Amino acid sequence: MGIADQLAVNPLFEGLPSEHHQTLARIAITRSYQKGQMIFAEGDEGTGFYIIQSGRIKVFKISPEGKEQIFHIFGPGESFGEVAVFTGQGFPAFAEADAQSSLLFFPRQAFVALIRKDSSLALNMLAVLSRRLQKFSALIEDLSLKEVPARLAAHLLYLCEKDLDANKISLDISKGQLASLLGTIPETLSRIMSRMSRQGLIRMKGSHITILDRQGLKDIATEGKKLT
Amino acid sequence: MGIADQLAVNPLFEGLPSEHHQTLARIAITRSYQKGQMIFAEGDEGTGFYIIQSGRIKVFKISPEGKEQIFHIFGPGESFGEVAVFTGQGFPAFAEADAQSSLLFFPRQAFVALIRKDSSLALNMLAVLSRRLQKFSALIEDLSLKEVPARLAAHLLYLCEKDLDANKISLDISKGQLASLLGTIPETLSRIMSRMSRQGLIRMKGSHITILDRQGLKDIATEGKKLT
DNA sequence: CGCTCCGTTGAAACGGTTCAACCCACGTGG
DNA sequence: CCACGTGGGTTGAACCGTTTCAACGGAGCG
Repeated sequence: MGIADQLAVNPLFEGLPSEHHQTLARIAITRSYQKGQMIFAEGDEGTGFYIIQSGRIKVFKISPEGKEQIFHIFGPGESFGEVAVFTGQGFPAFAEADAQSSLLFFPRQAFVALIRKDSSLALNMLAVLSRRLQKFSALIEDLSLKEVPARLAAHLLYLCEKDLDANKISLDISKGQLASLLGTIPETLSRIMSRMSRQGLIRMKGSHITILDRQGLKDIATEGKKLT
Repeated sequence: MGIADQLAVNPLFEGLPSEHHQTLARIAITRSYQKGQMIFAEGDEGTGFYIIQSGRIKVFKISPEGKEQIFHIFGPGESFGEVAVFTGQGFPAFAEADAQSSLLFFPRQAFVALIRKDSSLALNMLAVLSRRLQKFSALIEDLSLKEVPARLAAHLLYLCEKDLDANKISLDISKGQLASLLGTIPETLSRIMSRMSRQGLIRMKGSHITILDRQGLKDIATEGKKLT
């Protein structure tokens, strides 16, 4: 499948005339990264943004003491780094390949020129950024208003919806990473998960989790019930 | 000053040809709100967005137990509610007048039509949303990575920069609201502020705060130093 | 005056982190 | 083939920052 065809099914570019996909494919640059390799650092100049062809990218911040908060883990078809393109300031966070990854890089200048010409592209971009903003709102809400069990419950339900559901989840990230994504540490996560198992809400076998009591998890996610 | 003139100096619309300002002024609807009056609720359909002419608007979420987290307090010239316009989903949070306020309302349909015609407007909008996204990143970072003293120190320094600086700040919101903005409660805020005074970092008289030791605050904001 | 609202202060309770020990699966090299 | 080291995950105990609950003080106002 050519690059233009990939772009045609991306939320950012869907609905655009196909000659645009050609143009976009022309300005895109393919880049490969090893697991653990950094893509950009906080403060780096935002010279463009990325779309993921394959692999997985971790976007995160680091506190002075070295603690890391994962903002998001992006997979194939998703884009990141757009913000810096439009603010003209540096990247607001770090990005690192979480697995061997292949990315498409869109240089800022060329992309802005394109957007200037086609307002549908601009509207798509606005939609993507708006949705990201909503995600961030939810994350802020969770971090400040909810405690860890609620965040974990919500996340498990989310995973099982977006995945092929059926109450079976296979964690594709390490539990340490999941902890950071939830804004906590591995020890706490481990304790809470074992409490959830003990109460018959979930079953845990390695990185495979089965949801046994969906309603129970929902109650905890909304903090209507407490996890004893 | 006419509405079109106000729009011309707004970040969203600056740099646009002045006939656009006329058009925008025509589709805008003026609305007034009393202090405490709700502008929209979380989940309400996003039929348009707002720009503040005068007054102050509080955007926040509420947890099931009634705790509120303020996301942002907007003042004259700022806009809010744009996200729902582009996602097509409901508003992600509540908005309420924090003082007698006059707003300009831009209906969704008309505005999108305008954006479709003029890509500079789209680019301005992208810049505004991107900057908001950066703000959110910072808030997430603060909430998850830093403790309350650091958040407070950072906020004080921020206020004193954006205001007429000179180390003097007059809190234009109540301390209870400031607490919610920082993701904490009035009691905790009070204790931390009195500790800061005791250490000679700030002086406090009612809602007037003087920064005495800027460097000291910076050290605490970056968590390089602790507040004893 | 007495009411309410906001801010402050204290003591106790709680959720989460830290530190340390430990287990286990896995890969490596002797 | 087994000893060894390594890294992820788990568990326990002490610790710490924040919240909770309760009481109190002062400012503003009918």
